[in-house]
Amino acid sequence: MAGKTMERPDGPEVKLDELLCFGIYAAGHAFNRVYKQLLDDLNVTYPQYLVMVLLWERDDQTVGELGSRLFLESNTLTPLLKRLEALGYIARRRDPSDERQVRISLTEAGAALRAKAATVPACIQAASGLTAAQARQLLSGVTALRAALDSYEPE
Amino acid sequence: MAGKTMERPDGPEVKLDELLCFGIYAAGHAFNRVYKQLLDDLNVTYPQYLVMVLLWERDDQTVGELGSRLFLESNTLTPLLKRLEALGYIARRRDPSDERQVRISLTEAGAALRAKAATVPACIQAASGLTAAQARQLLSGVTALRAALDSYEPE
DNA sequence: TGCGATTAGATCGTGTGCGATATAAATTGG
DNA sequence: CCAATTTATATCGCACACGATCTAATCGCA
Repeated sequence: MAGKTMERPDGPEVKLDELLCFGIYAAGHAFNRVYKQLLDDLNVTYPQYLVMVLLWERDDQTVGELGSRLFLESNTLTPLLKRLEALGYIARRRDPSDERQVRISLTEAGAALRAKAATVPACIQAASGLTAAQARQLLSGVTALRAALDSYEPE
Repeated sequence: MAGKTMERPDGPEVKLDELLCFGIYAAGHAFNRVYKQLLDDLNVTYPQYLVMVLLWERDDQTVGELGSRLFLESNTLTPLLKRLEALGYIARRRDPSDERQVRISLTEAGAALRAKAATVPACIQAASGLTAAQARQLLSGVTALRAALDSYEPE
């Protein structure tokens, strides 16, 4: 018998610091704050940087393609992309073969930004305090977690 | 020689799916989406839920105490707390012994909410697809990461 | 062929996060 | 004891996220 004896005013005793969700949430903010310092030079925010990373990987993608990689919808991406366009880093134009789609492509300034951003990954790695192997392992854990959460449907 | 031969248009070849920051970022959003379904019944958002968790841990804390636990400042917390107050879950009043501080306490409805939220942790655990041990291990990794990022200052 | 259904983006409203700044209360050093 | 500084919170502006809804273009199929 025994085990956890009555200490249950109402629900299970949830402790903030034992919640994985909070660890992820707080780590996300911490990353954002470090990135902000590094990205201020480039005049882009962290989500904008992620879009640029995708375009540096492969130029000329639709809003939907970018969204499926980032797990974001057009309601988030459209304004963000308009800001990148206003900054002169990308161009947005309707695909002539399917006018529903908007294709995003790098401008010259957007392509050139890649060089200026070249030092960012090393700074982030240093700030993370992790070896490449540790980072890979943690990434594999959070990626599996994300996949499980994404596929969760209550019944 | 060789090794990585020239494949360097400009910077290091950053791939979105190899970025730990992005894994964390996306996992955070995924958590948020799962929580949203569970918390809609309670009429609170995920950050509001975190505040409630802290108050269920210990009632009557100042804005600053809550902020230091959540790594948030008053510019984020003040409006959030006002919404919780408008919902009737908390009360905000100035500390008579130091009028600069605002003490946050649970109302009866706020204390009662704990029972309604009792099923949330188990749902989240199920959605995460992780055993308790796996979750603990991942949490320890992201917590160390957050600590490293928090202490990073590019001189 | 034509019309209803689907698809791709855009728009709107709400709620965070956070930098910058404001305000008011407490503390401190001369 | 009081002016200068520090501390606690609030306010403002901007940029995400995301649910809900809208519009326009394409598709499916009778």
